[in-house]
Amino acid sequence: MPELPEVETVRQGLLPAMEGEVIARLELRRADLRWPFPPDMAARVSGARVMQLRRRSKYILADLDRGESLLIHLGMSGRMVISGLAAAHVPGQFHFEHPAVEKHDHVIFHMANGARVSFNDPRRFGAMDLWSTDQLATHPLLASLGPEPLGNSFHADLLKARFAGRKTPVKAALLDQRIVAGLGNIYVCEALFRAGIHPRRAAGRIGPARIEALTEAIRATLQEAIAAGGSSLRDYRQANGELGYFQHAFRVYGREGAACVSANCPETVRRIVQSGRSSFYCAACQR
DNA sequence: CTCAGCTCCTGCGGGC
DNA sequence: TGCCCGCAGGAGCTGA
Repeated sequence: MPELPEVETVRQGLLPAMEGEVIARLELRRADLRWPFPPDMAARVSGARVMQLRRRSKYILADLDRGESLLIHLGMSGRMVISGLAAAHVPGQFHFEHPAVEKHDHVIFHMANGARVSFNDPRRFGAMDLWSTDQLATHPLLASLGPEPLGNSFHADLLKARFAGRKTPVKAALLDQRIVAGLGNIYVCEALFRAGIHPRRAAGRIGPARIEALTEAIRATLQEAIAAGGSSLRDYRQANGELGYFQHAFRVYGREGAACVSANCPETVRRIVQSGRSSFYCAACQR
């Protein structure tokens, strides 16, 4: 599912179609996703130029030239499909012809440059909102987010402080977007495996050296996934509409019963359920 | 404050 | 072939 690396990949895929470009018309094919769209969203966006396309955690932020920013969250099953961008722009990457509007195409960006960007989201856990660019940090969905795991403010001391005294399993703590932003179920499992930490271990009972290792594991896991073009599950596609996006190999996620990838480890990957979600781990490598 | 559990939604795969 | 059920999960919400 779209976690930080997938959202970053989508953002990068959208750049040629959207950044610096004018949204000639925003077409809303329903009135809400997870929440109702803000009043007059189509009118407030139509005709605006996207000055910058940024990412914060799992949110894509489009700063418009009218003082407002569009927030986009892909939820679980949201994807962006680009068509109609001049082939010369990015050779061979995009459908040139506009395909028929598909089921679950809820929002369509008709770009002045001829491109069409469709937001397709079967499960409708996604969201869109408009907010003053100057006040973006106060947006309810952004205000309490923790640091970007790939940014300078994310380091072992911060994680130590936020884990201190907490009895909650480290798995749940890392999924808590207030502690660190952008991780989801897949990359938490992967980072814990890399760091050799059991998903059930209490967050407050991880030693300093192991927190250091966890910090590095989180960074490495995310960086590799971004480099690989993000990774995802079956109903997800790259921003350019191409399939074949989910080639990324996970070490534990989704590998229940398969051999642990560590050299000479005799264990098989196990699956447990923590707060309703699957955790995959190796009982020998993770303590 | 912390934490576990529930909820939204649809598509898919397994079992019969 | 069709139906039912469980599962996938981001993140807000509720209640203990």
